[in-house]
Amino acid sequence: MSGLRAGVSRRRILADEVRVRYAPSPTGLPHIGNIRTALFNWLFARHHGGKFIVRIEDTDQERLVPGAVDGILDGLEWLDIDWDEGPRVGGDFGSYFQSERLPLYHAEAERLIQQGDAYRCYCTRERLVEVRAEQERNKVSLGYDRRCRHLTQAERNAFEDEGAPSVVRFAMPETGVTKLKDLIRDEVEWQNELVDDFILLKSDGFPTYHLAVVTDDHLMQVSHVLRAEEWLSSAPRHLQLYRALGYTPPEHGHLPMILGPDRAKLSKRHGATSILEYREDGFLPDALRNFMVLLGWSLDDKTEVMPLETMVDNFTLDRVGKPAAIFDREKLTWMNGVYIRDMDVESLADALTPFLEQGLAPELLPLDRSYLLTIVPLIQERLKSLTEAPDMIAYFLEEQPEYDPANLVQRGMTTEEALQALEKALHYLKSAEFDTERLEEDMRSLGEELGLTPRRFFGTLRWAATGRNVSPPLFDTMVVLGKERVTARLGWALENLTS
RNA sequence: GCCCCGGUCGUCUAGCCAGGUUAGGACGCCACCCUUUCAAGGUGGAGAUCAUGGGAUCGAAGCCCAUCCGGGGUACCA
Repeated sequence: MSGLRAGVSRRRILADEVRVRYAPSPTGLPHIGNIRTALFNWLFARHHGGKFIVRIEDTDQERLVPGAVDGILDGLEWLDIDWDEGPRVGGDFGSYFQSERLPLYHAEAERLIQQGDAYRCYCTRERLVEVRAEQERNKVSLGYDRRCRHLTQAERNAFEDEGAPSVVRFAMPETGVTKLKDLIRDEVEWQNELVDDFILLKSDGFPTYHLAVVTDDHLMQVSHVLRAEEWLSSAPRHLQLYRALGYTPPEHGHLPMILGPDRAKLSKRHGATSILEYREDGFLPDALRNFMVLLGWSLDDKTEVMPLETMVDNFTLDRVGKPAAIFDREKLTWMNGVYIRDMDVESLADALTPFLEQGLAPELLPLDRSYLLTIVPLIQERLKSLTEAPDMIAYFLEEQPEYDPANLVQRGMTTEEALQALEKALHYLKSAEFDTERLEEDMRSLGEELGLTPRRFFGTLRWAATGRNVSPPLFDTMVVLGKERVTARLGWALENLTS
């Protein structure tokens, strides 16, 4: 396990190099809030020309979810958030899985015990539950009562002799205050006496987050810790650990949280849990990324849609806000539409293809790429999500769309008029040149001859040609469908309306 | 309960640090224009006594204090 000798063999790095990390726990798939933290770290690193590291915090053996690591990494890759060190790419400070760094944590814990900054605790879970219940009854602040901190050597030996399981706890200073100059929240301070003796090493030999994060951030030479606000109350513990270990702590910045519509911490209940679900729901990575960056950061007083380079060039912590944000899916949807409209036809067709192959009836496949390329421009500005495409283009592919012929008779129109309209239009179309301008000009005059408003005349023809009441502009649609399909469908309409 | 953070239109936010015009933009909503439907686009509108109360100041969304509300933490979870 030579990879663990990071403390000895690590490469020297520039003293002022920015090194930030995203340290997800593989207990599930990352949601928007999680990934937003990754995005901010990534932007910070790229803005300062530093390194972005991914480290897997798999110290909770009970909550590990199989496949979560891949889900996390795939999500980052989908969003084009690349990392300089971490799983799949390696790096000089590995392993990037905490479960493979256990000896490192044990060494630190042992050192702290020797120094008197930590101690073994033999309290059973039952006793901890009792202590807690007692504290709640007396309405005093909650936390471990430090019983084992004051054990005599004889008592310790007794526990050890009987093989009692133990954990290692940190001995918090019982007086004084711990201050943090937070990069986003400025000065924050805590009374040490109110922070309890938290656990460093669990009885299964795995470290808690606190020990692992401090050890690794130091060893990996992390310069800035940018994490969600939910970690703010752990900061005094980490700061005290750095102090006891004799390490200079990195800068800290606690990012605003992202809440669900009910203002509560984002969880499985709030719709799309995993970032990958947004991909399945037809969102573009660029749109999602742009939307996320706006949750807690702003470029100026008006710019919202912006390219990645602009984000990188301008991302600074002084423009990150403090208040938590509520995730508004409607605005994401709008932004997705903006990005869809901005794509070139080829790229959009590419992006759409998997959704079409999945959403279209099997008999309509395979797709004819060149035909698809003529359809895409017609639906592009109508699309807000890629998932809407199959339904929007099905009638371009169907032999004969199914619909109730009664629809051919528009409001305020008689059946006779509808028949007339179809007949005349069919007659004309059979010998017409399929050109949008031409068709429109001729059909308008034809409508006038029939004494029908464009709304009614074209409405009838739209039903006949597409089997829908809404479609892209009629003549563009007809041109793409082609004379053969259009005339055949008008013929079908005529027959079915008659009978 | 205790500790910490936060509070500008329904939502995301600019402005706050270095007080000084009608508190700006975006989503959503409404209306109108364009118009062959749906979108897109354009124009306009409603929507914020800047959480509340007090204070210092000629002057406060900005500074100070208190209160209220919201969130987070308070695990052998991260």
